[in-house]
Amino acid sequence: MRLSQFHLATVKEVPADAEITSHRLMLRAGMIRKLASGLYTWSPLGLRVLRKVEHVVREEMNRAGAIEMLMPSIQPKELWEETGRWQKFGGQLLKIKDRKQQEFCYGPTHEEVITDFARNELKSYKQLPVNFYQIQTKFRDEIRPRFGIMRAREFLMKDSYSFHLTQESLAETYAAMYQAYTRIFTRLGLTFRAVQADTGAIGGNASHEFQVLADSGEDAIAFSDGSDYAANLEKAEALAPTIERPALTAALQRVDTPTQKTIDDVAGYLKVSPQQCVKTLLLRGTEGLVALCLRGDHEINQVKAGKLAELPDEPVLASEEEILAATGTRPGFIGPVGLPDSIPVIVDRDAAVLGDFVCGGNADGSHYTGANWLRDAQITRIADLRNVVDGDLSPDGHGVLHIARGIEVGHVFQLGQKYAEALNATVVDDQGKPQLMTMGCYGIGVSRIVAAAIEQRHDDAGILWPEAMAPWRIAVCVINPKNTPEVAEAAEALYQALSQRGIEAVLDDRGLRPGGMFADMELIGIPHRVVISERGLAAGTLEYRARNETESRAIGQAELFALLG
RNA sequence: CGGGGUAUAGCUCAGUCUGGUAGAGCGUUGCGUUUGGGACGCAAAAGUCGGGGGUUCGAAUCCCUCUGCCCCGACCA
Repeated sequence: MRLSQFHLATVKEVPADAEITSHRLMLRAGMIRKLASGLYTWSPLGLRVLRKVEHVVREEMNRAGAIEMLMPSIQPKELWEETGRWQKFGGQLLKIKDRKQQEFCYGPTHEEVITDFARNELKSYKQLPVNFYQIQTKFRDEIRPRFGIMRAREFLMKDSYSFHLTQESLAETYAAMYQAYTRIFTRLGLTFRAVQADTGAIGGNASHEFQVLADSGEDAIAFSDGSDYAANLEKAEALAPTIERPALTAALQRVDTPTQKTIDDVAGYLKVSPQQCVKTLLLRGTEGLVALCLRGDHEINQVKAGKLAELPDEPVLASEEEILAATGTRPGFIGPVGLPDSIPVIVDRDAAVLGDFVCGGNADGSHYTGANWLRDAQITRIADLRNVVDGDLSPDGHGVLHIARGIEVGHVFQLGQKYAEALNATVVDDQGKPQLMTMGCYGIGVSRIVAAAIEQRHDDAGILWPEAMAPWRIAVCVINPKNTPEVAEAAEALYQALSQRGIEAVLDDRGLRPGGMFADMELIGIPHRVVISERGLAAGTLEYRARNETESRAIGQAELFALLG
């Protein structure tokens, strides 16, 4: 590509509210322009990068035996009513009407459409297993789009859906997809982890998220330093402590804490550590209120709480009025001691081994010290309720957990029969009897990968693309071509030679001053650069510099070609 | 959905408190001088100050209202 024939649109200034690096750099490099909240136009430069990601994804999906197809982005309401998700998907579902007032949605995902396709197309177990995929624009009406392309409303996704007669067959394809994803993210030059994920309300047997590690990531993941265990924070199990509950030594004593409502305030006021306190949360259960007790320095894990039989899938805190009615006190002073018998007390594993602890007094402005389980407060059940923290033992028994931030770029999921059942997608088995198909689904956030890569690979000057994602692999910069025809000719010749070898090169023939040219090429992250100038021609060598190096070096043309493989 | 901001030239922003004929930098156009890390000079084009309503002799500025966008929070296969 000759830059004089391209539309490069770098800018120096970027809105003050573009907060994260990838958003700022994508705007500065002119890769994207915002059209409306969560909607972005991909410029020619941005699209080149997006296509590179697509290319790798497509190659590896094909290699893994998946078959590409394309489904409509607009989907009819009726299909979504069959699975119950027209209502259940909630506000993220963008609903639209056509001129006949027929209702549709802009697809946020394609389980309904693919399962409808499958039930019509697949008739025999001999057609299974099969794995269909597409690379398609999706729309989710996010409550709060942010971070540019990272959490946009419209985005590009690769989604695939596999169909099986047996769970074993599903497990095989799942493993193949796991491998394919590993290859994809490795080829894209990303530092990532596959982490165990919660299977959520859908159920299913297994799920992994592929997380690109970056401090700006929205997800927290826990990983072991002594094994390959990794899980997202929602899923990671907090093991039962190995210590026994200490023998009680203190008497239960009520103390005044007139204004101290938070654990930090209470602990500071009473001069004890938060670890010696028990925090009690009252939630709306399926039958009346439920108390959850955690150690003061720990945080509740909502997913784990949602799995308790006493609580709904998505638990919510009780209101102040409900708490007042049930306990006679307000949030901040609730404790397990002296709660009404009707309220089950579910205690986290770590809170359950505390002795002589501090807890709320169930009366405004008071707490207990010297509280002990069994003597002073009953335990209905002990459960894992908390988020793991840095330093916890790994659940697989090897090593210690650490917490990192990640950007979710891929997700593999053993769906099971939920959609096949709702849409009655069956094939006949070898006995001639209809069987529900079992499904897997596998997603990759293609557009999000572009932003994730920048989060991971940038410096003060701009983006450092991995080779596989770079819009061009090498930039040929020409200095003062107008003054010296030989320089222009040499640059043109090198550009032609690179192109003939199939090396994607960009010739910067815009006639800019050197500073502007270098700054642009660094900003847009071209991995290799060669400068052609009078000075270099005289020396008979090429002036080469890699994007991640700070010094140029003189090399011959043969060496350059070898370098670019 | 709750809370807080914000909307002025192509872009990034001043100006609003204290009402009086619209500003800067960058970018763009033309001419000239320049040419190894975002050059300089001269000249020029460019805004219904988000929309509507009101107050006033006079509104970017004050009041009402609508809309867009952003931030924090809750939410997120």
